[in-house]
Amino acid sequence: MNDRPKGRRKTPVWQAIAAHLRGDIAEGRYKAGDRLPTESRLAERFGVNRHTVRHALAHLIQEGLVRTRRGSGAFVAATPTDYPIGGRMRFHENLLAAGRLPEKRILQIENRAATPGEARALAVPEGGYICAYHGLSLADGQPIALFESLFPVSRLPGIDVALQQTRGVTQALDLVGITDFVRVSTRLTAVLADATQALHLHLQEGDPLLRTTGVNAVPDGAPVEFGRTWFAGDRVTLTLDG
Amino acid sequence: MNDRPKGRRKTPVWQAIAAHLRGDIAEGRYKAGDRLPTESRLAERFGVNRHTVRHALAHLIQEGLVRTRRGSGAFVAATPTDYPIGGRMRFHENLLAAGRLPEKRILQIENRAATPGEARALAVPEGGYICAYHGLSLADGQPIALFESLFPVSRLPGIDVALQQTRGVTQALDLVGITDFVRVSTRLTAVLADATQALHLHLQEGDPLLRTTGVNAVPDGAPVEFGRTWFAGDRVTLTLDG
DNA sequence: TGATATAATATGTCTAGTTGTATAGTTATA
DNA sequence: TATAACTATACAACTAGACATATTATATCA
Repeated sequence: MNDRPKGRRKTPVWQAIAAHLRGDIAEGRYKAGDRLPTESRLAERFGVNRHTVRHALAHLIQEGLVRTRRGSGAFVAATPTDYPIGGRMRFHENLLAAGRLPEKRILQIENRAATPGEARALAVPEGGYICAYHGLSLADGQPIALFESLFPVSRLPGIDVALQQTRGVTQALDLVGITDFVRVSTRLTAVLADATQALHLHLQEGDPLLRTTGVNAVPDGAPVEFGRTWFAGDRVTLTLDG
Repeated sequence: MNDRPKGRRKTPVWQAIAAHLRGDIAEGRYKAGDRLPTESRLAERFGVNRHTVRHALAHLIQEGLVRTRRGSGAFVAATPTDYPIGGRMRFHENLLAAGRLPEKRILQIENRAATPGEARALAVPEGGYICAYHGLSLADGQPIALFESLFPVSRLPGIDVALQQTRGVTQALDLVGITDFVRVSTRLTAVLADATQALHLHLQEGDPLLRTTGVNAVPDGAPVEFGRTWFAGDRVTLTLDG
């Protein structure tokens, strides 16, 4: 790991800069989520070319200490923490029990036509309308998962409004009269993050995601939710309860 | 070689967004005439700046898939056709039923000797002459598919002239006395567009194509057409009835 | 009720700033 | 003198914000 060259006289400038920034972060000058000065300013401050600063930043990125966003800046990365989630998948309760602060960010709620596949999964007529709920789950401010939940509006009138008002799927379903439901199917696969997923989850495009596809239904059998979730693979461990 | 430690490609974000929306439209999430979410909402949904969404939309507009009205919104201009597979594929009727303007552009019609494989598929003697009909199918001016249809001239005298005069295979066959036919085999694969295919279909080389290979025959069993079609994967959805 | 002014939205355009990438040139050093 | 480290420049991709302009919904008044 110590890739210091044999000649111990001089350390490259970029390594010195990286060490300096590392120290700034370590002693709290820049805290998690803070934006670092722009590359140009850092170049001025250290009296070097912008490329040299970039070389240093690239190292910090590889270490996972810093994350950059094109056009926006460089940010101190939050410390990745593995997080266990139960088989019942009650996001809020699990996180609260683990002493972390759950948060849900709504990206989109819209009523639209169902695709043939979605119609089949939700047992609605082809072309029938569904409510699509797209969002981002976070823990302590760090993105954990992207999700898309589909609901049959015909059987769940007012679900779109309920989703706006509540904190989670369970509560929203309760608001429209679904007090209990069971998971009737779950599928797991690994996929690669595309560009937009990577943006939301603060990952690189091509990083692995854990995708779950599942259907929840009321006890007598009618599906009430068709959900897909993409977990950031290296931040989440899914544990199935036995 | 080791410039990328992990397999991570780089696609511009706007291209990923354009592809996503294209897929949404192709799958029927947004149908012809539907209004897309506003640029601001899409920006939230994909986690990018509004300008990046606009860049993606501009591309879809250039493709003719989306049209915008200032102050009003962005609308789906043309829905990729749901194309029923199996039974009888009647290009013109399908498109007309979907409220679109079908068009067929003849690239080449020639009589030539059949290759061994073609001879077998059409049940003609090896080296027998066939009529090769090569063309491009469009809907509302947008290229949908490349096709190559082969006919046994021995059993269908005048088919070459009939193809020149009519609008489609069905009508041409009718002109030479084939009033009804059924599809006896269909095969589906995914291939990548080569340079010339991409040129005709207004795609990029390497974009995915859906290739169907099929044989039509008169009800008693003699083949009358051996056809191959390359659909632009983004613009067509093949639907299996059943 | 109906016409109209007003406010809220939506797209179109512009300017400016930041990171990402590519190419070429300079300098120190082994 | 060959190579790695660094400089210099230019452009592409994306973010951020402000403002103009067209459309649509809402409120108001006769």
